[in-house]
Amino acid sequence: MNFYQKVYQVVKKIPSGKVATYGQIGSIISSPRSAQIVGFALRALPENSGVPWQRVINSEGRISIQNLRHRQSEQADLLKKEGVEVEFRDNAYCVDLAKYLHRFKRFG
DNA sequence: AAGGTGACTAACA
DNA sequence: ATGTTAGCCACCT
Repeated sequence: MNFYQKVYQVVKKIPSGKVATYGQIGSIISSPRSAQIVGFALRALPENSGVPWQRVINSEGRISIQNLRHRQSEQADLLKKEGVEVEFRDNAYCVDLAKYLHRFKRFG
């Protein structure tokens, strides 16, 4: 199982209605400095992978997707559909991490 | 096989 | 507070 596969495994564990950060995912798979690699893994995801990539946001609680295939507004809509409050502020979509960050068993 | 590329982050200025 | 920089490291040439 390569790094990307590990990332997908962890992302799949994020329950609907919750979010996680790139750095958090990296920490879970014992690679706390590879947050950016986590982003690569999600970018490499095919269209209908079954991996809830929309639940992964950056450490500031903002949506940082920069993929031509999807837009930030699309990720925001998906999260709203799952019950996550997303607020558009300062030209970016924001989520309250204190409220919606998922706590993994091995993290926090 | 060596170097470039970033859906990141924390540290600076 | 806001913008920039330098580490970061699995993948892809």
